[in-house]
Amino acid sequence: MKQGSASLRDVPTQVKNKDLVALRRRQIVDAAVELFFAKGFHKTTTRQIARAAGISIGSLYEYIACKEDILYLVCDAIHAEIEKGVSEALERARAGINPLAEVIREYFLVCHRMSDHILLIYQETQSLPTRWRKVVLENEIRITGLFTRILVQLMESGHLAALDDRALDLIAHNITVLGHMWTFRRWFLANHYSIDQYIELQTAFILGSCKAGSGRRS
Amino acid sequence: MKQGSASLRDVPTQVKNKDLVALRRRQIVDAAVELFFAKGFHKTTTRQIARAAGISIGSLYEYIACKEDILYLVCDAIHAEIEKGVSEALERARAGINPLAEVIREYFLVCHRMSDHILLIYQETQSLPTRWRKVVLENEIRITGLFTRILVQLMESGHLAALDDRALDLIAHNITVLGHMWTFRRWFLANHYSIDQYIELQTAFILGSCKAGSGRRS
DNA sequence: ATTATCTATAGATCTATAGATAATGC
DNA sequence: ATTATCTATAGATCTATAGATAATGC
Repeated sequence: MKQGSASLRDVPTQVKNKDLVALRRRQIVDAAVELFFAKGFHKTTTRQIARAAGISIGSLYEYIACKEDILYLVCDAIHAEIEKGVSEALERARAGINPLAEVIREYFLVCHRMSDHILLIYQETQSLPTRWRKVVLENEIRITGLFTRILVQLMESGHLAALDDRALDLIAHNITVLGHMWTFRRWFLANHYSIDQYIELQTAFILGSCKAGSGRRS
Repeated sequence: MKQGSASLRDVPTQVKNKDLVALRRRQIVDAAVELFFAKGFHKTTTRQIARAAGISIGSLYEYIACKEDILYLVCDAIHAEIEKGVSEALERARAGINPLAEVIREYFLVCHRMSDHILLIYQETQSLPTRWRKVVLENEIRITGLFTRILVQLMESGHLAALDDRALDLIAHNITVLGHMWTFRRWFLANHYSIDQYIELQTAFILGSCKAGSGRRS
């Protein structure tokens, strides 16, 4: 997945040993994620991150060039984790009797599990420099693309009504966002629905709309 | 709508003249909104806000107690504007032949028009102190409640399939969020759909799901 | 007298780096 | 010799307020 050689997508570092860079950056990301959950990016200081990661502030800056680089590393790690979760979920779901319902269930459970992470992406993507933001938004598209692909397969195998490309792609985005909705409206939804109820109702909502006689145009 | 007397919901001020407070705060909010769009809350300084509002930094602090108060004033003003827009939209839509489709169209156009504002709420609500955040989230619920009420009316008048309370309330949230989606995925959606196409496809999606045979339980 | 406004700045940060030190491998 | 790490701090903020000044109304 990741490129071995340095590229535009790579965060600069002064340290030569690649394994060490990977190790320290994991420490940095793990520390930063928790702090960002608790206080947000702007109210977390680089010193706090260094301390929580178990390295000095001087060392921290050997592994990144600026504070925003840490946010990018965090967002990228979160997206990698989400993509992994979604890929596995889709793999499992494919086998079921009602594959689309299974896809939705598995994906929504990933969202439930990674609630804080998804929320962080929504809140802090704006704080990234343009260059990093572009990469993060590409990650977002790639994850939605996983759903598009599944929907195409289901359509071809007759599990799904025939829809044109645009309608199908928008449904992929809707599924993605209705999963996210559980995270960014959780302060309300979790008081009124269990995650199972939420999944059941949203599955009915999405399946209903896919079977309905709309979105079909040549 | 707003209470005349001071309350827990009011931002503290040193200035006695209420009309003057309203006037200056409008200047402050108008200035801050534009700066927040451009740079976000944290990267905007109180001095920049004061300058853009045409008052001194000293005067600014006569009308608020801390920087977060400005963010709250901004969020509250945005919600008031959205609520006004949505209320008017619903009023117009009620008359149409397919009222739910009209409601969706009118609401999505409000989201289109207030794209930056909605995005700001999504990104910066987290930066509010707990007390203000609660008020802002209540505002969000109240706006979704407008849709719930319309849906109940449409159900009673037979324009909509019979749904239980939970299913209906969730559909109101879905409509709300699918409108917001146009703002927070705009970097992708606007490259692939016009707002009219988006409305058409999402309307089909939502109507399809409401007519489908799910969500009905006693 | 009271109210509103301003200038000037205290006080408290925080990011990023310079330069010193320790550890590793030839 | 090279690589990685640390301490100490330069330099640049930024929020919020104190205290002075101008404007208003009795």
